[in-house]
This record gives sequence, C-alpha cells and structure tokens, in this order.
Amino acid sequence: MRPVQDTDVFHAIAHPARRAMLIALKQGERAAGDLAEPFGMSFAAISQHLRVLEDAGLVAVRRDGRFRMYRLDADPLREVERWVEEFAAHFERHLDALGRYLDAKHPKR
Amino acid sequence: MRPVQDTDVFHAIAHPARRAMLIALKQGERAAGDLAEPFGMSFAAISQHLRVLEDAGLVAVRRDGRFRMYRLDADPLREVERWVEEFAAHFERHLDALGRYLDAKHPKR
DNA sequence: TTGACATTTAAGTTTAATCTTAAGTAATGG
DNA sequence: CCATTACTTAAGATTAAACTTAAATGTCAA
Repeated sequence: MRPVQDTDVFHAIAHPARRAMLIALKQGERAAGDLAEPFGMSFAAISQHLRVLEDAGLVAVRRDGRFRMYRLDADPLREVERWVEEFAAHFERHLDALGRYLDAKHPKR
Repeated sequence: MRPVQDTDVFHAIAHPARRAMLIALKQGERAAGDLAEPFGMSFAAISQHLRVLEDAGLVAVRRDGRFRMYRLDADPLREVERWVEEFAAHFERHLDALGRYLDAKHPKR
C-alpha cells in the first residue's frame, strides 16, 4: 500500500530522510539506489519516500535503462519560502543595533 | 498523553492548523481560546497543537489571570528559511530572461 | 530465454500523530 | 467557599505514517 497520499510540500519536507534526499539531489540526478545508500533503511522504504517527494512535486523521475533517475524540482519549496518570509519581520535581530533599540523601546508584550 | 514529544520545527509546521495558529500570532499575543476559535476541533486538540509549537520553540506562554497568552517566537523558523534558501539556486526563474538563457544553454541534467 | 539487477508495489506490522471525551488545575467573582 | 471560566492533562480510539518482507515489473546482458 502507498504509505501516503499526500501532496503537501510542508509534509514532504517534515521527514529528515526526505530532506536529506533533496539535498543530495542538488548535486544533480541520482538513481534511486544511490539515494538509498546513506540510510539504514530498506530499499522499499526509500522508494516510498521518493514517492512522497514526487507527489509533492519536489522530484521527477525518468527511466534510464534499468535505473530510475530522480531529479530535483525545487519549485514547490517556494511556497515554504513565501510562508516563512511572512515571519521575517518577527525574527530577532540579534546583531542589529536598530533592532535592539526598537525591542527595548517597544518590549515584547 | 502528550500527543508528541517532538522538538523539530519542520514537523511543527507540517500541520495546517499549527501553521494557521502561527499566522494568527503574528498579530500579537492571543489567548488559547482565541486561537482555538477558527477550528472545528476540540479545545484539547488545540491545546495539544500549541504544545507541539511550544516544544519546537515557536511559541511561549504566559499566564494572565485565567487566560494563557501565547506569543509567537518566529526564530526557529530561521532554520527552515536557511534550509529552503539552500535551494534558491534551483528555483525556476520563470520571468527571468537570463535564467531562461542559462537553462537553454545548460539544460536540466 | 534466462538470470541478475534495479527498482516499485503489495501486504501487513509497528509506531506515532491526531483526535475525542472526561477529569484535573488554577484563577476570578460572588 | 463554591461555581464558573479557561484552560491542560490523561486516557483511549482512530487514522495515518513509516517501516518490513515478499512478490511483481521492467531492462540488460549472456
């Protein structure tokens, strides 16, 4: 059975193994087997994670002989980027003197 | 029982209700009850979501009389921001002529 | 064509997340 | 002190995620 039927990018990146796979794919296309290597996990499990990433639109596959080559499509991460940036104004401005001044003047209620 | 014992910000933002709560908190402190309102969910469930956010360091509580006031701490989102920005170079440059040129010259491997 | 390889899919188990109801706690107002 | 408000915590049910092993699929190479 398919472990998930999700298309949500936030869910897709919630699992560390899936994040690691995306990072690996920044280097370029990789065969499923290569992506599996660093994980102490069955092949099938990896395949299922790849499916979650595919459903979220974060990777695409093509067949190359007996390999399946996965390629990154980072675009759906823009949704995450956009969402996080909505909070940028609320990040602490650790090394920013103006920020400290404003924080002191207008303290955290 | 605590529904989660997680401290992972990626997991914390994976649930749409939790994301909605964070967005609501951008406006400023809110009592737990106010945060619960827009969801067709039991009070207890909301409380549990708030706990996940708290464990991830995304919110802090203080008691104000019989209310519990939750306040946003966006800082842990910087980890997400940082992570996503690692992929910025891979975003499609839809409206960017240079980008299209480079994509054509140096096609998606 | 047969067998090995590189996977995916199916089936089922285990673990974890999410929810509910009910009981517990802490502060306020009468 | 007692009831009410505003929650949290506990307990347990339900659903979903994440694994595993085994079988199926498609390709290559002899």
